[in-house]
This record gives sequence, C-alpha cells and structure tokens, in this order.
Amino acid sequence: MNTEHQNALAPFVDRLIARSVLTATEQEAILALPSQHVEVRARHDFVRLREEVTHSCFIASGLVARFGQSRDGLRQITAFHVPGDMADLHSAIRPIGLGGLTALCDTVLLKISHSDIRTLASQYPAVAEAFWRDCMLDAAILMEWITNIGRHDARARLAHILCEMALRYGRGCAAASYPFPVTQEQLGDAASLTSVHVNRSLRGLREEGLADVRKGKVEIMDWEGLVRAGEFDPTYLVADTAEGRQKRLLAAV
Amino acid sequence: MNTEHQNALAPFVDRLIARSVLTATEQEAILALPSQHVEVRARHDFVRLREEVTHSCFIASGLVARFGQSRDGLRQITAFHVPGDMADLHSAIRPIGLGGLTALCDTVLLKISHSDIRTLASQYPAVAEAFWRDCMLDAAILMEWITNIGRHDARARLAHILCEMALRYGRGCAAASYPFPVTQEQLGDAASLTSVHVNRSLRGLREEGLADVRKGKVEIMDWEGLVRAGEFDPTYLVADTAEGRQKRLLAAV
DNA sequence: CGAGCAATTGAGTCGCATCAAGCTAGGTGG
DNA sequence: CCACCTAGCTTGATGCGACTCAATTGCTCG
Repeated sequence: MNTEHQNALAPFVDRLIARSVLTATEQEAILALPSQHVEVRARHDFVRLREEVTHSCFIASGLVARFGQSRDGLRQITAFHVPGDMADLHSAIRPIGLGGLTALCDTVLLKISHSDIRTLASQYPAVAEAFWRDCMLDAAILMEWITNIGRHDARARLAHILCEMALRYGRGCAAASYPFPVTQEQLGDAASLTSVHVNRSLRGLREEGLADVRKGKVEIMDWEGLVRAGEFDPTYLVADTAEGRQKRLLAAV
Repeated sequence: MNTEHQNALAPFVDRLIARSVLTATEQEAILALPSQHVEVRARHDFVRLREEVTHSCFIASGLVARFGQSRDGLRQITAFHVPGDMADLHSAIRPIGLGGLTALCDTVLLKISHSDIRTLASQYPAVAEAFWRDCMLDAAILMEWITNIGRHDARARLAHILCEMALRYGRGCAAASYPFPVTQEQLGDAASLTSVHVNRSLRGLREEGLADVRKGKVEIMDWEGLVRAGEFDPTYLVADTAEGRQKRLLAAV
C-alpha cells in the first residue's frame, strides 16, 4: 500500500466531473485515496466470477474486460474498461454480482479498498452521488449492450462496439483511431460470435471502407458510415454533459 | 398528487431492507413519500426511449418491461419489473439513458418525483445507500441478461428467464407458480427470438416436464430441471441476504 | 356471431457455427 | 542467422438453429 499514485487517479476525477459537480476539496479527497499499485499480465483474471472482493480496481493503463460465463465455460464479455475507468466501483456498495474481470493485455491497476471508498462517500455526500451516477452510466452501457447483442447482426454488433469504444477513448468526441488490443476471439466473446465470423465481418467493414481493425489498433475510416452500420446512438454516453444535468442531488442545500 | 398511498410503498421498503439496513425512522420517511396514482393500459409506453423524466415509477400492480430498440423498430426487452419494484429509480440520479418502459398488462403506478427522492436521499444517507444498492442489483440482473442472450440457445434463454422471474416473484425462494401476463411475442422480445420460435421452445419445455407457460401464468413442474436447462445460478439475486453484507456504508459511524 | 389478437403448425431459407486446414509474424534457442 | 514454435489470423466446406413467410386454429370480447 502506498499513496504515491495520487496523480494517477486524475483521469478518474476527470471522468466524474464530466457528469457531476465536485468542489476542489472533494476532488482532492478522491485524489488522496490510498491505492495499491498492481501489475496484471495479459489474459489473467484478477477478479474471478462471483468472487467477493474488498477493493475496487482503477485502470491506470491497459485494457480490461468484464465477463460472465455459461456452464460450459463459454465466456461473454459484458463491458470493456479503458484507462481512467474504475472497473468495479459498484463492488464498494455491493461486493458481488457483476461478473469477473480479466486483463486483455498487460495492465496496471490501482486497487482502492472499499472501506476507504465508503469512508470518503460518507464524508462527502457529493462524492457518493458522483460514484452512484458513474455506476449508472455503466448500467446504461450494459443496457445498450443487450440491445446490440440481441437485435443486431454480426456486422452491426461489431460496428456498434467500435463506435462505443471510439467515444469512450475520445472522451466525448469520437476518436478516429485508438488502441484496442483484443484478439478476434475476444471480440467474438464480446459480440457473441465465433472468431471465424468476427474475422469475416471485420473484413466486410474494412472492404466497405468503414473501419480497419488490425494489430490491436482501430482506424475509423468513415465515422458516419460506421454509426449507421452499428445503429449507434451516442445519447446514452454523452447526455450527462448537457447543462442542468450536473446537479448536486444528495448534497442539495 | 396525493399522499394516501403510503402503505402501498411497503413492498418497496421490504425490498430495500432485504439488502440494506434502515432504521424505523428512515423506513417511515420512505413510506411518507408523496406519490401520484397512475393507471396505465396494457401495451402503453409510459416512459419513451431516451425521454428525460422527472419522476420514478413504483409498480403497485401489473407488469412492466424496460426496453431498447433498434433502428428498424425491433424491440429488445432488457428487464421485467414486478409489483414492488421501483422500475426507474436510477432516473433520479441520471434522468436519461436506461431505455423506455412499457406496461405489459393493465398496470398501476405510483409516480414519485425526483426532487422528493433527492431530498430524502440527502436527508438520510442510509436511504441513499439503499437506493444505490438497489440500482446495482438491477445492474447485476442486466449483466446476467447479457450472458443469457449471448451464450444460450433458445431453450436455455427461456428457462433462464422463467427461473429469474420465479425467484423475483417468490422473494427469495422460487415460486412454483406465478402470474406472467406476457405474449409469446413479448417473450421473444426479451429472449431475442421470434414468437414462432418461442412457441416451439416453450412446447419443448412443457414436453420435457420442466415448465408450463400458458394464459399469462407460469407453472414450474421441475425446478431443478429448469435451473439446469437455463444454466441458472441464483447467486446474483440472493447474495445480499448473506450476513455481513447488509452494511451501512455511507452512514458509517 | 363475427372481429381480432394470440397461439400453433408447416415449409423453405439464411446467418452463423462448426470443423478443418493453411498462413503469418513475432519470439526463442541452438 | 536460421529453424522452429506458437498464437492469432485467414479461408473453405458443411450443417444446424433460428428466421421468414404463410396458413390455420383457437380465444376473448364486443
């Protein structure tokens, strides 16, 4: 345990203040959270399915997937987490139930104990509110994920995932290019497709001039086209930045 | 707006105290929330997709579905809400983003204004905590839903949904029989199947002696068998009742 | 008693899974 | 510096689960 990584949490605070109002004091209190630096190798599950945990994991660098699993071991990725995300903030309030976490590439985590998070949240109601709201953004992404898996064909599913990640990497506006170190097998686990079909569908997107996914990088060639192909509506990701939504509900006067 | 329906909120409090500790004062404060009695006809969307709302809806009686939609109007049901649920509690903290709500049969709602919920949450941190935890249970159900849709065949998907609803109607232990007034078309919207295939798959479950779904009622003939068929693991629904998990995080001493 | 929606059944088709090879590139050791 | 190894990518052939289209049979209710 050390406290040298205070600055490393800055992206997390940025993420929170995009959707919630936090005073300088509250922001500093978050930055001052003690954290434990942990390095995780690619393909290692650092939170197992249905395991009860005592820490939440901030992603400092790398890429993480949340997953569920069917009886026969088939994995279903339910969310990707990029640097700056607190992958399982929710576990602080409910220490079980949202699946396992696995590192898709070599990843650096900052683990923060639930008790520290709880103490902070009880001390600053506005921080609790920001945490709660952040959890609900994650839930909104989950809901969109269901619609994507359930109602789109292979091409649209992949396009949708690429759109979502572009917005999340781009912090508001879509990134034209971003690192995405996943295998086609793992993309298949996310989109409920086999790696074979992912391969053919990605080739399709490339030949259509929409996007190129290669060697752990995504290049978006035609954003509008990709949005159309994925039937992607960014409302659910960006709505909170609209004025008036950044309220201090719990810390109301 | 009236306040005569205080007792009607009792199931909501019951639901909360199954997972969080609330004092008598806090419970009474929730029961005292002013609510607006609203009756909704079957098949009516009372919260439209991506609409910003000012109230949360408690289900007093009936059945409600949360849904997303693809471009061509194909619906995807992402959750069912039974009487006792606050269908969109999340909207109090984030007034947009978790899909629309539609009544599957004639339904009675109690609408509670966000500002009242916010005031209550700011006044009683333990209530805010209970609300937050309840939202995370919903999120856990969403995650399980993704794995179900993405990794199971038609038979298992339907069995899984029947298991989930049995536990939620049974409040902890599985109900052997419960009302479920949905058409096969709507079951298809939930399981990402066509009504034709739902029909054939339900017939399969019936012929296997697992469950009988007919005329808005579910009769479970073989619970263990149905659990196996749906690869259903109830952990995600019941874990909070384990001792030690009912903490008062925000209201810590 | 007819209107209308839901359930049921059948036949034909298609998207994606499955199975099975190669292929490629980066890494490793002799 | 080359031979090998392995993980991931690519491609082809074949089969099945679920969709589609279409018709018929209940139900329920005015």
